Amino acid sequence: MEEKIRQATKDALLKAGAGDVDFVVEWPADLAHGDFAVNAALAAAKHLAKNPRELASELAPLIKEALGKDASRVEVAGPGFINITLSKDAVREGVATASEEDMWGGGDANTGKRIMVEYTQPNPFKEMHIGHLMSNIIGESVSRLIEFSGATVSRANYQGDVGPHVARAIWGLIEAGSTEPATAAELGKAYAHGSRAYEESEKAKAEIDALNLAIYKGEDRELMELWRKGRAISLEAFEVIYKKLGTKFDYYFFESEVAESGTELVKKHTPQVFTESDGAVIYEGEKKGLHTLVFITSRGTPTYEAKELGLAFLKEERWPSDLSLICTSVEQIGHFKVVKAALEDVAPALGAKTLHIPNGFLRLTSGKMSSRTGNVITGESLITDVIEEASKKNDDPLIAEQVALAAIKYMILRAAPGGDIIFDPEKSLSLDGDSGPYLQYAYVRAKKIVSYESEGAGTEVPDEPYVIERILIRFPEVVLRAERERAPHYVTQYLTELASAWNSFYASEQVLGSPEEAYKQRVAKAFMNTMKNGLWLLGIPVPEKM
RNA sequence: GCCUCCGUAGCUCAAUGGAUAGAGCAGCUCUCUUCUAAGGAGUUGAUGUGGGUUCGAUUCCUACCGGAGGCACCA
Repeated sequence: MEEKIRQATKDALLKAGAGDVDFVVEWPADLAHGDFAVNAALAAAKHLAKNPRELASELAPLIKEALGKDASRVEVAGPGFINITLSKDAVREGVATASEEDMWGGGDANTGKRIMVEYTQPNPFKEMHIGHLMSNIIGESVSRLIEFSGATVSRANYQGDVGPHVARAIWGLIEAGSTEPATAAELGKAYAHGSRAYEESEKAKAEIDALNLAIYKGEDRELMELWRKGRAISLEAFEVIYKKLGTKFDYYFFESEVAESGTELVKKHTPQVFTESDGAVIYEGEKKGLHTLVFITSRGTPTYEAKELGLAFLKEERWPSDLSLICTSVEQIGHFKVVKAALEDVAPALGAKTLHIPNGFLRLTSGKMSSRTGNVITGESLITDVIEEASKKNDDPLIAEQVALAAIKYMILRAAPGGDIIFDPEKSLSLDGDSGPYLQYAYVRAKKIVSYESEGAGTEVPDEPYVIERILIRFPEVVLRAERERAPHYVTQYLTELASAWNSFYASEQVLGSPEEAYKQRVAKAFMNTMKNGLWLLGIPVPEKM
């Protein structure tokens, strides 16, 4: 519909002699202003040296004629907006589609494309903290948005099983005499211990650095045995959380797999792309206004940057794609720019299609989180705590978990990606008002109504569409924008508005037994279907009842 | 010091250069004999400061104030 209006406006502008002008088709803040608003007259008035309202008055009839039976009113308002109100039939047609088509809201903007999305990236030997939940929740939603637009998506996870943090944890284990680590918490403790020692003791620092090197080499059998055990425990613990969060990865990549290829890649392109400096191999990003960063350390170990290069090639080898997205925290923006620049020098096509989607931090009101000092909220403990809260109102443990996940995911997906989320563990998170459970609750209420199939339902049709109907039909355009901008919060905001409209409708209109029962049932069904698809896009589970 | 991002109501967040800056929480008023009150109706309350561009600025430019992040051997 938006496209139709855009075209009609374009044609009208041509007829009015305004030529090609940039304008927007938008939704007025207030439905009383109509379903769509066009600012074409405001935009074009200057070129034509005309009063915007006057020009709008010329355009309005032309647009109305072009839209035919789709529009019931096309009016000039305010400083020169052209407000368009859809006809009853146009609205009802949209609602009918919403109630009948399972994939309602999906599109074909990316049909035929293969897109890999990498997210979560926890580090084995460290516990998964709530920061990883950010990447997971946003990455999963972005993946679903892309999938819903017709693409084939491959979900990838990249886990850091080698490197200094691993050496610290292993050192901590050895120090504690723990040759048979059993839990992820034990590893977390060992990591914290090793980290403190690394900073406080020269001796420990030297030992850890040596361990790091030894793990890269992988020749010490006893050491590697401990490494394998610790790694397996971590990965197993991660799987439990992925499952709870609703993510199923297609590919797992490990730093240990790309360390060597990354190193080789850098060496192969030195000195063409990289340069040697103080025994290390660096990329001189400063020449391009970026940071100059080390790719291979003077000890010969690859850094994050070098491994990232190896990873890009490995991904392409395992699953060739048209686009490769990487969701990580904002603090890596600078580093990622350097990696991308280096990748573009080494393999232009690969570099061009690799994009970074930064996500903000989850900040605690109770001071900064640090896995080195042990001041962390693990992903698992957060989920457990919220489930406990949700259990107060839900006897069924499955539903309590669904509600808890909705609350957590909503908290993260309601805000524009890239910004920090402030989280107060004391106040916990909201289960009412703007919240995940609010959306689920609205859905469940509609489901109840739809489940009744009364004989001889009233077949009267109301004079005007309900507000909820006019909001319902916007869903596909919201999804389109969210996918285009890779910003799930547009969906979250929309679903909240939709649920609010539904709840108002629910409070003011009786459905069952009313003269318009059949009509209202269809509205309820359309709402359910829209909410179901919308929640899926956010990765929020849809409960059967609450 | 250099670079990037941010600053909206008491709090947490929205707002493709547009109309009266929207929500929720907290506060205050109402509202369950009706399909689930995790709900609904109402109410109080905000664009860090100064300039500029524009018919129109929370949005763009600029200076300042305040905060966060990055800036070679961590990821």
